[in-house]
Amino acid sequence: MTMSNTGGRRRPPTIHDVAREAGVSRGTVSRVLNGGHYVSPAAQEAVNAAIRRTGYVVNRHARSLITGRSDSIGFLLTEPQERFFEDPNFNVLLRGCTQALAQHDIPLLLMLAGTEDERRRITRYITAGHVDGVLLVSSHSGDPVAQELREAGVPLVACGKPIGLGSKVSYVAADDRDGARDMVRHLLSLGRRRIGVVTGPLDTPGGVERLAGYKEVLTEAGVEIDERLIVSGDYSRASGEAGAERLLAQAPDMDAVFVASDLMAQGVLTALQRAGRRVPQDVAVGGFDDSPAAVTASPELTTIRQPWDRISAEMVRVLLAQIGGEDPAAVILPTELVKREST
Amino acid sequence: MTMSNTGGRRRPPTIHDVAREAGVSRGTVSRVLNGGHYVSPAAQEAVNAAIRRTGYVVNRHARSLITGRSDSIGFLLTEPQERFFEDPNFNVLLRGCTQALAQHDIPLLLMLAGTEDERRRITRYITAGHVDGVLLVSSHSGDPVAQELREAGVPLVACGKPIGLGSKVSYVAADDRDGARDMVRHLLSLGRRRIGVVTGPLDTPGGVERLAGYKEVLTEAGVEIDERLIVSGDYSRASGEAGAERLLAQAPDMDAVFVASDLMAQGVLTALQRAGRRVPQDVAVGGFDDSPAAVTASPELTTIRQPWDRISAEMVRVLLAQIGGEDPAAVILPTELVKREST
DNA sequence: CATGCTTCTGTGAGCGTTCACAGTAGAGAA
DNA sequence: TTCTCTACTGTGAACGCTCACAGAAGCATG
Repeated sequence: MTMSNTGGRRRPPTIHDVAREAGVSRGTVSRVLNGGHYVSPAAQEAVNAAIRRTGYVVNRHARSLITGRSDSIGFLLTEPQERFFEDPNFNVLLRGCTQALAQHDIPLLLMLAGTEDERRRITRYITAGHVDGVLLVSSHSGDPVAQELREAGVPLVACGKPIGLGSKVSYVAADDRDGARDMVRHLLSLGRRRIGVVTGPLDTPGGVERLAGYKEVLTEAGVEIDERLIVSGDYSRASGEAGAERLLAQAPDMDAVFVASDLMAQGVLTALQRAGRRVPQDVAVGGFDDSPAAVTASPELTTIRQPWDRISAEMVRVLLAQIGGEDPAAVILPTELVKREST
Repeated sequence: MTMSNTGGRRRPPTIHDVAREAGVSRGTVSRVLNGGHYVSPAAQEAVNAAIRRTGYVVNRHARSLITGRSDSIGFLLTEPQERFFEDPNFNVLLRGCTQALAQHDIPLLLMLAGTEDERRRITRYITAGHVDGVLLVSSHSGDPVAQELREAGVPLVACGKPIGLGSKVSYVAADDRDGARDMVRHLLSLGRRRIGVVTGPLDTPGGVERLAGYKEVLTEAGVEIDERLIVSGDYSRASGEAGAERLLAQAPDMDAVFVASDLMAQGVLTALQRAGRRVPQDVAVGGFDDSPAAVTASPELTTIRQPWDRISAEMVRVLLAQIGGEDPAAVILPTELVKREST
């Protein structure tokens, strides 16, 4: 029966209560709380016991008030929210970041900046120091929010390479180019030579890189690049369908397609089947993302898996390092070829 | 050119700076910040101008330290995270809550309590007063976390009716029973009489209610309840497939199925097509949820839409009311029948 | 003229921490 | 002995805000 517990209900114990309980001063308790340097083993032990007995939990507001740190970080999603929220990978990313941060006992604030108003409010919120750093998921290259945050000196890690921003912004991305290379090499290994491609939007790094990987491998293999085999889409299912139709019209002898996203690949499958081409016998199809759609498609889609779990872990690691004073860093993670029925 | 800006870089303006700038006292600025009661229009104006000029943003830590409120709320997901994260409705819910809270300038903390460890940590975090209230998404009925939080007096709103908890816990749910009734009535209106059902798990309110609605409508319509037409699933696609096979075996004359989730309904479609039954000519199929899968299914699925956007908005409203001192409340929202090709 | 009421304003205290600093004790070196 | 150094401990500030209170001013009422 400790005094501090039997007395008044309600108000949680403070560092003062713990100090009294342990027979030491506030300072000593604080030192134990923050790493325990310059604390005698006896005091250490007494404080820990007192903490356990009182059920003390540090008041983060009081701490933040004086340290200036908030010990929380923001997960910022800018622009077209629907698209990200519909993307199953986004969930993995969000969950991964939350869990990685939880291990450091850091809460994650979810921030959605869809409208101009929200953008302003959130930028203000962040620059006011309410979070120590930001995990940024932005479709836009050269996002104005990112720009502002960078200028305000807020530690920032982007998911995917942000183009348009200065080089001094951290990011973690999958190796799009290498993933594309793997897929095209795989298609070549099946004996296909007339390989089409439906690219992503060419104003995004992903779109550009995947196309680059495609071209590189063909060139290395001595296969001529035929512009009639290249069409671009916008990652939507419909654009995949349209793209495949254009390819069939421009290059009827096509025997494989590398599609820069699984969603588009689904559209491609639809278009091919409608045109009477069998997959994979007549035309092999390779996707990108390894989204859940890849397995529900028929035939099941061969695709490139992006390591979303690792991406989230790395984003958190890099961000925390940056908050700790390290320089911005870029991390590129390897992708993986997942073979299924469509090739 | 204000003094406060030209001087030292870095440190953000405080309420003191604003007071000096506006020629009033801290107290007056504080009053303006908190509703502006008992403030003369002149002072009001001066303070607002000063705030704008200095770019002042309130320091929430200092405020929280004294008010005891944190002005932030938690979005708590307990137990099997994967399932929720894969459910597209979950995204709508999360997004809706975030946005609704943003309108009140309240940040949302994402909290995932998957493991026992995380559970403990998060419960501690919450009961330490780091959030003012919790939006709970729990699959489990009688969730231990919910129980603990309730006992600690933390304002709480659950998504879906929690069973096992006392009646004094707030929740917001779709009207499962009424949704089921609508669907079965719809099937009846098509002239179907041998209507099967694949229920959800019968230890969840949703599962129970949807089955109850089914039975009610049939009874009202004078159609006999045939136990051979009732099988239960677990919301998974596979269980839908298995359920349909069982139904076909037990009641080959079945001319319609009400399936308690879209995912299961997809399985049902697969099984029916494999058995050579045409949908909707031979067997009409009705789902539940209106998930994106409903439109990608072929034929497109007639289903019951749950008003997730409204659910999230109501959850936030009820929670804020409860934080403001109101009593717990239960809100049941109407569903909507969405007719597509499968009926 | 005192009294009360309402509206408005400034002031000190204090929320629970951390931080800088001062101070103590003990060990070892001069 | 005295001095220095290290390991440890306690004590006042702050941090930036809100709250309670005291008071001032204006106006109507007794």
